Amino acid sequence: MANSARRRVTSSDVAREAGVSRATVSYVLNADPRQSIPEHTRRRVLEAAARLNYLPSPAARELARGSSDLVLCLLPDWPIGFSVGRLLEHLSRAVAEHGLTLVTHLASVKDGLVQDIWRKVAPIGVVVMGGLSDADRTAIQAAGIQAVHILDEPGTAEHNEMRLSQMEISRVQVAHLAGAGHRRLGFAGTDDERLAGFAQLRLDGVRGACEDLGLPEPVVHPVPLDPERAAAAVEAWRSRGDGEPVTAVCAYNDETALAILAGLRRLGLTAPGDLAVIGVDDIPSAGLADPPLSTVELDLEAQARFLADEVVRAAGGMPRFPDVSPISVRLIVRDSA
Amino acid sequence: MANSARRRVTSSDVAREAGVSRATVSYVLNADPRQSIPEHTRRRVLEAAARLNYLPSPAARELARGSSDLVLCLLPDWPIGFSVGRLLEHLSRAVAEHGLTLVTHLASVKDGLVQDIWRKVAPIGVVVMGGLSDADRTAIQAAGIQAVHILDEPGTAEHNEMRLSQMEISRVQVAHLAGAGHRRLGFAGTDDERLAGFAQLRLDGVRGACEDLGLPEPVVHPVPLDPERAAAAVEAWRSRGDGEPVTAVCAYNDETALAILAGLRRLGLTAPGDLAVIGVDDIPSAGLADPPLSTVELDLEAQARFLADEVVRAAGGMPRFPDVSPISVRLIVRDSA
DNA sequence: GCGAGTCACTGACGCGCGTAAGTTGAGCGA
DNA sequence: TCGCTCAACTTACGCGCGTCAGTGACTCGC
Repeated sequence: MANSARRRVTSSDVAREAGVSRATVSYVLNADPRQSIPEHTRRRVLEAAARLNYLPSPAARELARGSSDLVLCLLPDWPIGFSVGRLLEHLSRAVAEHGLTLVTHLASVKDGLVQDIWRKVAPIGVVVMGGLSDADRTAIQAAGIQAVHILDEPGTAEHNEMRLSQMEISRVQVAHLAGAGHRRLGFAGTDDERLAGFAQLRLDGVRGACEDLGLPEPVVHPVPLDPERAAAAVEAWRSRGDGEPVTAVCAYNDETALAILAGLRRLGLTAPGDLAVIGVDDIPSAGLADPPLSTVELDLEAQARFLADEVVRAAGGMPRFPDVSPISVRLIVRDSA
Repeated sequence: MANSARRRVTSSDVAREAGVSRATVSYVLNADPRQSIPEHTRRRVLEAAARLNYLPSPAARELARGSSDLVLCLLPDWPIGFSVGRLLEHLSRAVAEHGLTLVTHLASVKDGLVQDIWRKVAPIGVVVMGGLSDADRTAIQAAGIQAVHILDEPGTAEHNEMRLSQMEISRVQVAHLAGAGHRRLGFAGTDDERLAGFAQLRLDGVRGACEDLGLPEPVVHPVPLDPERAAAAVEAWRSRGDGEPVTAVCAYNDETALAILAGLRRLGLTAPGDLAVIGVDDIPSAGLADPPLSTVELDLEAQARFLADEVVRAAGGMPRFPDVSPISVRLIVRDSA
């Protein structure tokens, strides 16, 4: 319908249409409280804007104001699963409640594309989901952009906002298994390098929880998402020569737990009788497995809200909360443990 | 380390530091081919920029040039699954190959937040994953932004880039089941409204494929992601009074297929003997199910590349390809069908 | 009737950048 | 020696907006 190559509608056009100055237009559209504008002209401006289908240029606005309304979420190139998606959804909503907009970028670390994102968007804050190189990290800092790091490898990040939640997840897993009488626990990690740091965080939690409860060190095996190779891990756990065999394992996520279940099946065994299994995330497939998977679920909405508050806070130059985050973990007991 | 409230480094700073004019700086940094700049000054500018840690302001650049380097991907609020994540990953890479940057926004339709995104980012093109209201659609068009629609309900979108791929998926499902001797097929839809249009697209494909192969109309039942209720659907398929009972079903995605498997289990039945089941997506859980799920996988990388080409093409004012997309579907035969 | 004080509005500047349109000086042939 | 070309710059404008410092027209109290 409209000529796509036509000049864009600017606030001057609106001003002319409404018979006022450009400044007035700006005051009206931004509802500047320091100006008193009679309803009469206010309406005229608004109507003119609507009539011309005026959309302010974000670039010009940003240039003039000196800051954008964007919050950038940097995602590493791990497989995006159910939880990440849901966290993003909540984060988007939470950020919107602050009058800001969340945009997400998949940062393929190995491609070295992360850096370029700074030349394209100028967010007031960044939420980093992990997987950032040190160079990128310092680049962000150097650009004066406030960043909130989550799920990073322990030790590398200055702030690691969700570490405590991650610990709590493991604690709940272990507590449930211990409550069922298990003493010798296993931990199922991943063979996916991209997820290694993440799994490590969970392992640390399990280690700590075992220690707190006076249980022996958890026995760690990576579990590939393949029935055959998962079966090998299962056998390794069950047939430990030294000391008591492992009777229950904490998987670092539901898919890994599902793989263990598949491994058990391949050996003609079942959970929880032969080996109890508990996952993390409560992905849809968890409740559909055989046996239905017991798991632990994080309150992602609360986490998202917390993260949003943190970025806004940091962007506003306000002090961060200390290294605590709202811990809300739900244990979902089904049949596998 | 650095004072966070300090003035930002501009190209004037670089110019001063390098002892040249601002224009020269711009020419050097943008490698303008129409200017001849001796290596000597080129180096001076580059070094000055590096020394001052200069980052050009995206806003100013965009304002001056009239367009940004961003491509926006609009995601509806459906549960983000494995495939969407992977498609995004490939899309990000494919867009980057055009020198552009992909950012993603979760558009919660019901919150009415979609519109606001235009005030924040000004992409040169948009990839819409579906779930957009008509108002939003026209708003995009009115803003003169080129959009590429995928996975939208048939009939609503002008261009629906992936429709043919979606059809092809269903065709492969049906062909496999028919090849195994099944004649009366079922189709498992969803009870999630957000996914309804999506599932409808698949159903249309299955209908068409059945027709082409001379099979009777598929019998449609929604399958909730809950073993109990999925079992009800299974019983409905198996005990059809009229005509022959359904012996195989196409699920609109893997999770739904997994639910059917769980429903069968609850009834003491198994696939494929009592009811063959085939899914779509090949999510990690599919291979870990009991029995391992047969499924159909789309070549997401090729799709992503196609979509990226389309947006760039559209943004450049070039004609679109006709309503075809590269069809590359892989059948993964495991045990469930 | 007149200065002080609103009210409603406008003019003009600057944000940081790309780039068209000069300007300068060196090199070169006639 | 003079004019001409061309490399190597610089100057200046404009992108669309926010916003400060006015400015003229009106009250209002005395």
